[in-house]
Amino acid sequence: MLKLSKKTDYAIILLCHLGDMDAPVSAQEIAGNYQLPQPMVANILKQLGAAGLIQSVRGQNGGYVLARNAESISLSDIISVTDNPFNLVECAHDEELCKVHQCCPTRQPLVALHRSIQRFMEDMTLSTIISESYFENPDAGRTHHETTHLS
Amino acid sequence: MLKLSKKTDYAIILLCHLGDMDAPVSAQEIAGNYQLPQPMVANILKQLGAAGLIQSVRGQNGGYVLARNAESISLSDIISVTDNPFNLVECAHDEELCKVHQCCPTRQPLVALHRSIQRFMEDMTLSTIISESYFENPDAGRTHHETTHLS
DNA sequence: TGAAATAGTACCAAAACAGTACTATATTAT
DNA sequence: ATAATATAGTACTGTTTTGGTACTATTTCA
Repeated sequence: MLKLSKKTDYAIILLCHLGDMDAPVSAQEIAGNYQLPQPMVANILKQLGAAGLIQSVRGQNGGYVLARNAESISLSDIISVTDNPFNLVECAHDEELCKVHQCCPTRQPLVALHRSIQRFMEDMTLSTIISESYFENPDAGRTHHETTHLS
Repeated sequence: MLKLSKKTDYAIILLCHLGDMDAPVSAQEIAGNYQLPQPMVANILKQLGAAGLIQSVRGQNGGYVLARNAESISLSDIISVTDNPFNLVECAHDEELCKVHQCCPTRQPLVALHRSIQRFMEDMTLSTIISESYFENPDAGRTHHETTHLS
């Protein structure tokens, strides 16, 4: 359906939060802060940790911190952890027919689109996301939400 | 998972085929030609017809033809029929927290990515796809398939 | 009038997604 | 020491989406 998973959506939020903090932040703290399901947050943080994007500090007062600076973490890095390897189409139509017909109309344009998206995601760093992140004032918040909804 | 559905993949193939033909082409004919499941092809053609991208000719010797010229059909048109309204994320994290925290870090970058993809899809017309469609020679076909796989 | 085509739905199985649960281990405060 | 608070790892589950099928009705032509 050409959409990002919630895991990715959450991951971006989590990483932005960590990018703003110095001391380790726990899963519980973030989940409470953003009212996200705690087990989900914990799982995503585990995955981001395993992928090397963040570093874990175990034990009481533990939590997570960014493993590298925010400039060196790209949207592509994040998505590749939380959204499986990015693959616009997996050359779905049967290979046999391609050979038979010697024509694969989808390949060219979709490769181009794929590369375009890939490039965007590689160029978009966490630090950019953080610096561009949108601060809305509480009163305008609701209406703004309704008008600028992604679609 | 940020990928296109097979329906979209198929739809592009079908429309490319119709774009190359003058006389109406039946679902069965296309399905046989590309070795795609016939009922699927029929369903997609029905949808494309209902959306006004192609025109149906009923009865024996019937089939489908493009309803407009290939220049005026964009990838965006196709995807909006076969892949639901394109929505990168549906502002998934709970709205309440946005108001609480007055910070929605995902919105800005994802809106940008969304627009970038949207624009690409609007600029990419069926005629472009057809003219750029890749013709491979039968011998080189197999290896080519393995090396240039989207990923 | 029968064959071949679309029109319109409704259905179903398998996969992916979103979220939960549980056990083990590490660290720190008391 | 030990209880509390973390992460680590993994397995599980309900719901939605996807990919594909099936069936009935209607249209058109030979």
